[in-house]
Amino acid sequence: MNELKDYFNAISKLEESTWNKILPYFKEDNLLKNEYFAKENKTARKIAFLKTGVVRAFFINQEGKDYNKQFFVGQSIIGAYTSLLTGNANLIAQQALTDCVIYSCNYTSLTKLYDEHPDLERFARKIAEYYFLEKEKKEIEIVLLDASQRYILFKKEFQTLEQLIPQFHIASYLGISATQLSRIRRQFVSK
Amino acid sequence: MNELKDYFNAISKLEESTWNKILPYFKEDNLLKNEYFAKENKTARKIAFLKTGVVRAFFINQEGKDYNKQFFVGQSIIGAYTSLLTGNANLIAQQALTDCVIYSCNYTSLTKLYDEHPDLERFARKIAEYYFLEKEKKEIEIVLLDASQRYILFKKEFQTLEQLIPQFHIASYLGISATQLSRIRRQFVSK
DNA sequence: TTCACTTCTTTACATATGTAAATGAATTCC
DNA sequence: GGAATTCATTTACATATGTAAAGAAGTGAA
Repeated sequence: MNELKDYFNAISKLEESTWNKILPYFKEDNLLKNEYFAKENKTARKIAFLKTGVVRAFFINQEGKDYNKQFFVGQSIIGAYTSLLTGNANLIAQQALTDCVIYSCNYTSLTKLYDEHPDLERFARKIAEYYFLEKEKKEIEIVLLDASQRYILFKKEFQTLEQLIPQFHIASYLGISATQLSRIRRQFVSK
Repeated sequence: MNELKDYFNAISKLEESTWNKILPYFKEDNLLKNEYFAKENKTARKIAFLKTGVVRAFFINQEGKDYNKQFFVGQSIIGAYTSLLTGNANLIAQQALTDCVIYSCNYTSLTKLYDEHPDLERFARKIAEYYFLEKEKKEIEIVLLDASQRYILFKKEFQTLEQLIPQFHIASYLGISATQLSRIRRQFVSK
């Protein structure tokens, strides 16, 4: 669990007494390719540290088409955050795109400790703020950049990912059709 | 300042000792129509409680076109949140669309109190979480709904606003041109 | 090796929406 | 009250991008 500890401490340092409380809650687990970590229409209960592998967050419109909202690669935190915060049914599923290793934990086990461990609540604040920043960044990108520019950005941000997952998932992430992504890629090749 | 106190306490109750510390930081102020609360390319320093009036958050692309990201109406909290959190220059300006009354406060004066007042840090966590939820809600709406549906939603969410501000601001908020909004409005009239 | 399946690219076509410009309506200002 | 300004609507046109379908290429399994 050292990766988890280092990753969390880098966000906001937790005291050893806090670690002693929370570490036992985390259980190592595997997600097989295509397996779901968070399902649609269920209330989410778990949060996890993604040690290795790729997970996508996506949702589905009325016609059954899915939209990739986010990719999680390598070390990061996964979990249906909105559902965890509100207790409402989850709209945004999270699915493994490769085999993954995770350390999974019940979310309310952590929130119950906020009163006694302000450092953990501080951690939660930083996470929320960070998530907000990420979202605003993406919001601006979508308006300010066209699909080709966003594709370039995607390649920079997720260097390894283009080889690991199908193009149509990337197209969905960029908010365009696979056809359109193919057109964009052709332009780059010919240049 | 009672409105401020009630508004804040409804988000996350603060102790009287905390209120005694923070209330003196807030100063009543006015924003005239078209005046800026947060400017582009400056580091934001202030947060404020918007008591009355309408404020828009927007950004500008390379061609000088502006995009309305958000409207704040009546009682709400304003401030260039991303800039406050990161200390980076602000990308998203905030401008009064009507005359406003605000209670304004230096942001770091508050963050400095987190150590001694965990209830204030809890408040900050709730705010960040709430902002995140709002953003995710809008993110889903943009993908799942077309412009007409988003227009209906806008009217529900901001009942009074349609009369108060020009249509082109609403179009910009919906992510469409004023021409397109006009076409959509025509459809509703003819039905 | 061969078959089946998945993925990517390409083509043809339809269409939603943007831009630019003109007109008309409403509002503001002196 | 008249002029100037701002705003909304409409028209004509261009174009980016989606959909659907077909074919090519690659991959994996038996």
